[in-house]
Amino acid sequence: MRDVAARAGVSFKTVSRVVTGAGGVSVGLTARVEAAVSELGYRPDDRARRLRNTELRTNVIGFVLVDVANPFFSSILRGIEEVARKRDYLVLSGSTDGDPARQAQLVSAFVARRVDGMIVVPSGDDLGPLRHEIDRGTPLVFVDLEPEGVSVDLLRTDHHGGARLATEHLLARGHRDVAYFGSPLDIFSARLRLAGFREAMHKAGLDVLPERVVTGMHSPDDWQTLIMDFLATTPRPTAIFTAQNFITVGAVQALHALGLRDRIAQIGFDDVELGSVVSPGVSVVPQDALELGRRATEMLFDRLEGRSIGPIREILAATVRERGSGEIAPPTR
Amino acid sequence: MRDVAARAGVSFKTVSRVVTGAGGVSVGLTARVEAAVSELGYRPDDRARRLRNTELRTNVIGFVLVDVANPFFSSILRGIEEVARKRDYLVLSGSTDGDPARQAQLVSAFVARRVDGMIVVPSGDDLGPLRHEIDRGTPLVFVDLEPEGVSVDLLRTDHHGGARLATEHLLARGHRDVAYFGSPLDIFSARLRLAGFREAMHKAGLDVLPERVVTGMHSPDDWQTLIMDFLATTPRPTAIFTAQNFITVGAVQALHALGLRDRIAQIGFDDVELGSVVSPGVSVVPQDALELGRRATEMLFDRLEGRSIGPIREILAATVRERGSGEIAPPTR
DNA sequence: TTACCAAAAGACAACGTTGTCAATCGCGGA
DNA sequence: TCCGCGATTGACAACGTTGTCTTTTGGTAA
Repeated sequence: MRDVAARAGVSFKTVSRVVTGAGGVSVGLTARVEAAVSELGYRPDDRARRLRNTELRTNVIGFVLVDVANPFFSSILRGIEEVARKRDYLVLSGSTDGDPARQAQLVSAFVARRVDGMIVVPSGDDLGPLRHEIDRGTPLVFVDLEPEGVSVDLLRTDHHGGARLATEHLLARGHRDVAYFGSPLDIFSARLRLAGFREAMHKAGLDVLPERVVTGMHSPDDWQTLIMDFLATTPRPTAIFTAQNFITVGAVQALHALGLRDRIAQIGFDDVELGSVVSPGVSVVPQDALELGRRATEMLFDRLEGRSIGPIREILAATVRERGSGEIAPPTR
Repeated sequence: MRDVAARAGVSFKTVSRVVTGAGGVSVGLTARVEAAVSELGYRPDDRARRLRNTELRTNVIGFVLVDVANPFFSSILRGIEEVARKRDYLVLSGSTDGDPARQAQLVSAFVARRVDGMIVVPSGDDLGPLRHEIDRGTPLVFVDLEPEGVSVDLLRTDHHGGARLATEHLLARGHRDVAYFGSPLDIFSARLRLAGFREAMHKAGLDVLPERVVTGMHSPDDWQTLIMDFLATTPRPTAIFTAQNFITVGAVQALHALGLRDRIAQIGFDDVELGSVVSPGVSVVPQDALELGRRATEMLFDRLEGRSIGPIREILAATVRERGSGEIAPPTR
């Protein structure tokens, strides 16, 4: 700015007035300053601008998620972006891969850069530096986690109910031996989904044997081999519930590879891209990730702009989308 | 920081020394300051810190892309994140939806926030404010676009060659009537892919009729209905080339819905999630998006840290991945 | 011509940090 | 007891902006 002022032969305050469009600068000087600005390629430094006026926000929100490469999360990000953009906000995002240490790093980095608020899909139970931010009243929306003992805005799908519905869907077709494949249990939603599965089984008077519950964090390809190995063991379950989108994909691949796609029923949590095209279609309990992102961001701005009072807690219902795989009946022997 | 200093009964400079770990502070004071820091929940303000020391970078890179909800781009983002994280960088990202005006906004917002560098998947030919940044030497890596008349780092897949290969793949099976479905031609890579398609057709002595080339920016569902409508017109092509992942998904859905999946050959550009599971498998020319992101970021850091001299230009070869749909022969009449 | 007034331009401080240099402290040796 | 020295600590300026207040300019009415 000093360089521009020198070149235009004015004080730097005048340059400030011109670039902010504050007015009160004569036409002649305005033109001189603008010429100097474009000659020097000057761009005001937003950080300094916002530093001066503490009430001015950074217009950046942080999004902590598990993995951007997962279409579920990238759709949430897209929803966040859409709403943020309307208010001239940018989005910083980072993947934790479910690692609480990484989450702590990300949150600290976001706070150090003074994001105006954060949307967090938490990993693990350890809130870490988030606890500080909650206490301090930083605008914060949790997506998917039910934090214990803290009052904070929350938005999530009804994992428990959705998983229960999915399981009941299979049981209603007569299945008695259902295997569960899910994410590691340090992920909150994974616990809820497993709990929903267990509840449905117990209500039907069925025990859940330990070897019928498989959890782990893997890529679709890993899940494929893992499930193929699993199905090589006898006795096979007559139906499987795959409680996350990558797992669903891996399972579809496994069932197709083994030629079992028409013999073992499958239902998944989260929708998958070509779920309606494979044969049979993949029955799922879908989540509307885009909407999850949009809504979370609206909640965040409500908080930021002081519109919400107590903590808001929104839980979106989930229903089964039938496509074929979940409606396969057990073998009549 | 002043509050902390007051609480600990020291000057704010001493607080600075403690929080930066600069040393030279006695044990007693260090303890007092640390106590005050945690009592007040103080976090240093990175912006002010970096403002003071101009040589200090913001440790933020910007990523301008077309649409994060598209798995191709979100995988690039994931690759960027991985490499950035190793160097303690954060990533600001934004979707343009192919709109040059939106791209200009994003670039300006990134520059105003003083990102240390940008990775850009450009929309349209108008570089807009990017031109300024190129002139000024801002570290910049273009992914997918071949900017004309500017010297800048570039990384992309060989769209032209890949599209040519895909088309030749169909022609080698005896197809003579191939339809092309692609993204709008203001997207650089879309032009290259169409050109590759044309070249292969011309080499084989075939004309490309205008009605055999369909372009547009749509969701998979829109592409499905569009392609279903297209195929309702006679004469039908014997093969189709879907030059982008969403289009491929829509086309697979359309072919399945019309019962034509075994009669019309299809090959796509970009891989699709369940491409190996549908029947027939979807033959594609895949791009390794994760690697594209990683490599682009490495190029950016090379530039940032002054390791590269002239502009680097890397073009990744593309090959056909056969899965069935691209190997369907034309009807023998 | 002069006084007056609004508009335009500038001077200065401040935002939250850190680098630089000066001031203070405590302790050992003369 | 006093000096000198290294180790601590503090005062001040600066990073690039904008808010506030003051000064200057130019024009108008008496």
